[in-house]
Amino acid sequence: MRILLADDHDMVRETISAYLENKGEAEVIPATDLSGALEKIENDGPFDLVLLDYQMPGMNGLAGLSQALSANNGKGVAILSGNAPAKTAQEALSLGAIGFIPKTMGAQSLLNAVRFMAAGEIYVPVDLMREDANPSQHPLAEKLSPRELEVLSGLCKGHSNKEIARELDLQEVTIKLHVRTLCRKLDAKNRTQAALIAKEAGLF
Amino acid sequence: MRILLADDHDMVRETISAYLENKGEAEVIPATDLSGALEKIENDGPFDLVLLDYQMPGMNGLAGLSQALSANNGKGVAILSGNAPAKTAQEALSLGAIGFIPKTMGAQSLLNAVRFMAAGEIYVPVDLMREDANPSQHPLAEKLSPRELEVLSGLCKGHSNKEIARELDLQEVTIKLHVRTLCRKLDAKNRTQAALIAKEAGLF
DNA sequence: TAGCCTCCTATCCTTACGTATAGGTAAGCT
DNA sequence: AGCTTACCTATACGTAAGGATAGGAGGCTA
Repeated sequence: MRILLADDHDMVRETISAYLENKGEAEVIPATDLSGALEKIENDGPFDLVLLDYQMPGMNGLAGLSQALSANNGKGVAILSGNAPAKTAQEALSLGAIGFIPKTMGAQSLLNAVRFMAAGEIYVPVDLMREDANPSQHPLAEKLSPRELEVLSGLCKGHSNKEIARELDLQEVTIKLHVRTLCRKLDAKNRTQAALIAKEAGLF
Repeated sequence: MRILLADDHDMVRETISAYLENKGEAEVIPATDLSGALEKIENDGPFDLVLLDYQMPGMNGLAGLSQALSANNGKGVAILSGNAPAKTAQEALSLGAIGFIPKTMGAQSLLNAVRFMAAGEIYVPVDLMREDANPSQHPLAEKLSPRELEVLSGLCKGHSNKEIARELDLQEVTIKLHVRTLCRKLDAKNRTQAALIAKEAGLF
């Protein structure tokens, strides 16, 4: 079983590596960032499993996942994440990831998950999928309508009204309206503050 | 050598644990948060070394460090940190920590540091102390001029150009110029993205 | 001294944002 | 039926933001 493990924290990477090699009889190839990982995938052929840290230089959200997937023949790539937002797991899977592993998971569970994924099975912790069922997890989110949340999401990506309008297939004026009500509800003076407040609160 | 390792990420804690026990002939007692750690210190007597994750439930910045220090007879407590801001290391030491370990450090180096600290010696990576000399601790901040940082600070509060101009006693046009160069340097499309990127990077 | 960099200012112009006002649809409640 | 709420659209206007270009003052340095 050949595994590529990419994480910028040497300590984390090396100890997980050692653990997998001892207990999992796996060969672990290390990488410290996305470009390093892509390079190793190119040179050392496809791996049984590629584990990518979610917050790592070059990852750029889930953009790095797509790159790794195409490099590894479109399969066998999973995301490792520290603070595991359920929605991201969902997105990772829909992009083609074979798994999503929060670091809050135990080492033994990681081992099982790795065996699972290396065998081609998709693995995600159950509680992450459960959270996804009721998306009204956040106190701030409850004050906002679904549409407003969509618009807020755009704001948090720094998109313009026009861009958000295109994404949601609405008119620009409509977006302006939503932005205005958002600013009122979030007690923000403008879109930038609204975005910062939403980020601060942990939405998105 | 008895070590208490407190980290809320099971995976990280367990694999580091395993590593230290295998290679370091240490006995590692785990804890998942600060209160758990304090409890174990109370019950299982003082440890040769206590390792506390910096971002962990209950830590509350370095407040948790002080608590752990007083529980462990005022010594033998070190901080483990993911993204290691040099300034924090400095503060931790002045509070009485026996070490500051960034997770970007290799596993073997951790082992050495642990032996060092368990023997009562203070350990901090050299590069962290060097950085402390020049207060431009942040990688992103180095690319920006002092003025640009001031403007960026205003951006991160959601202020308008006019407001920032008043705060810094400059003309509004000048702020626009700085905002534009900031967007270029931060690779942002507009002020909102610039603010988000700065926040994300931990500036402000 | 000439050249470079940072910082500041200035005009001019286009686009984006924010606000107001007004009206329409659909769903759900009383 | 009347009411509320969420949602979408429209017109219009003033302001903010973003971009281009040009130039000056001061500091640093080859």
